[in-house]
Amino acid sequence: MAKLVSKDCKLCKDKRDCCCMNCFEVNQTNLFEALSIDQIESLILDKKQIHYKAGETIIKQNTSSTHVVCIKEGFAKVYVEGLKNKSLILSIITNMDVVTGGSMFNGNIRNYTISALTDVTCCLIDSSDLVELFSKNNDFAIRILQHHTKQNSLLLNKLVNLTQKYMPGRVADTLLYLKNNVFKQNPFILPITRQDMADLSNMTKESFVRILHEFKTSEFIRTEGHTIEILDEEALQSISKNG
Amino acid sequence: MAKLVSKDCKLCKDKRDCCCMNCFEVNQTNLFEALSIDQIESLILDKKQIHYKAGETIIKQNTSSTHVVCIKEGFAKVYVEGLKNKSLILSIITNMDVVTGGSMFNGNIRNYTISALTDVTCCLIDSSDLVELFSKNNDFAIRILQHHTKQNSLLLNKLVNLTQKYMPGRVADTLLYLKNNVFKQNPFILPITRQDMADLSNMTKESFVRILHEFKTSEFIRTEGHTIEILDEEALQSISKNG
DNA sequence: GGATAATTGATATATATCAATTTCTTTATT
DNA sequence: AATAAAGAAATTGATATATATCAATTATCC
Repeated sequence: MAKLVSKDCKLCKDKRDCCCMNCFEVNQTNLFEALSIDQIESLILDKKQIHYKAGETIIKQNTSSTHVVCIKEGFAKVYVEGLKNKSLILSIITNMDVVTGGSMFNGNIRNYTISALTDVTCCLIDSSDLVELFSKNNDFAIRILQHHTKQNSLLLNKLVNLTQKYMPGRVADTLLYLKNNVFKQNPFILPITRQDMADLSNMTKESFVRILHEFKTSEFIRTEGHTIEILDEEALQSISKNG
Repeated sequence: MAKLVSKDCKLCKDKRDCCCMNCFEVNQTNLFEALSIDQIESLILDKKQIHYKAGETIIKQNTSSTHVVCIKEGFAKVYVEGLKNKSLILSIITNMDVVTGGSMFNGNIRNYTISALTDVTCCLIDSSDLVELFSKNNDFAIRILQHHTKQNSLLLNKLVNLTQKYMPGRVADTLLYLKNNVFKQNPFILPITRQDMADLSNMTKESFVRILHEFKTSEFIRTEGHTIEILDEEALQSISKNG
């Protein structure tokens, strides 16, 4: 099984003009861990890294595309362009996060948009290459299925959280998500706007700001511009569970 | 490729005490279409059909189970037991609908409950058998992945509909879903309560009833007890799209 | 210095909650 | 089998509340 660390790769790190096997650092999903070195090499043969500037669209909803996106550097948001010009942000991705098309095996029409929040470097892998490996390596196929079922669970969870919690619970969820799942450090600096945070929480930016203010006066959090520090995680957890 | 029609099977149809290969009628999902006759036989070897009475729980949320449920007869609801005793119904299943665990390849803890709305006859297939076939038959593996990605798209759609539409739009969605996806006939007789319909639409039963009443006076629908007839599908479609 | 984002306030509205009544379904009883 | 009794489900009304909308002000960033 491949175990590679991208730090060791000068080409990718310094020049940023290729996508070599070292891109597939061992990460949360372990999606590529089941691949042999040869298979990883075949996957990334001739692949180029792509650079996006902050604000650029990487994948556009309702568009046909066969690419699996693997973020190498920077932050991007995955969101649904819903009704009445409202956006619903599903996740903030970074590092070695992989987004396999929600419809990778179903006509390839994407049902979400991915856009860069900061400058982003990422690999675009053609999903037909994945399907080929999928046939050859059963462990890898199971990894992909696991990845999808995990995605499914997250969606189900989001469905309940967004439909059955009051605003304070949803804001607490968003704050905890950002701290524990995206930035993984405590005072964290947001590359996203209040509007984005509201879109993560399914509410208007005004409502989001008001609740953020309450959390501040209750000393659950401390904010300074785009920096947020969570002071009382217990309290937020409890508000999240509320009702 | 197997193409079997369950009507032809006396054992299953009359005695209802086995689960033979004919159970896997060609259906919407075509999940089993990629299997050879031999493979289907191996899958259902020694399997028994199970009978549930209306109200019984088939699969319980937060419980470990390795079964894939395949409904042979009757109606069941798939729902999440959410916060504050609220339920969110994800789908009404019937016929040859197959529910592969949202976590089939991820620890097997179910994140939804399935319970019988009417008396239900169904097959429970052990997912380890599926995984084995999964390795042997790549087409089948792809079918399963397609099934999952389709599930994913449906969830995403539900997420947007439930969070970004007003109540009339959600009620219209529920009515159209019942007519076109579940019962597939126009005056249809509901095996579910108003509470269930409300749980499908993410609102209280009182709110649901009020909007149903409005639709009735607008002559979009006609209701008589548990029978509902959709008179103006165009109108409902338009309300569904609203905003 | 002009645009964009963030905040605050006042108000409107969608939706839930609570309570009461009516209808329907199930169970029990003679 | 018929009917009464009990329970559950459906409906309707009055009210409370969560949340959005609109408008104005202040802060922040190229």
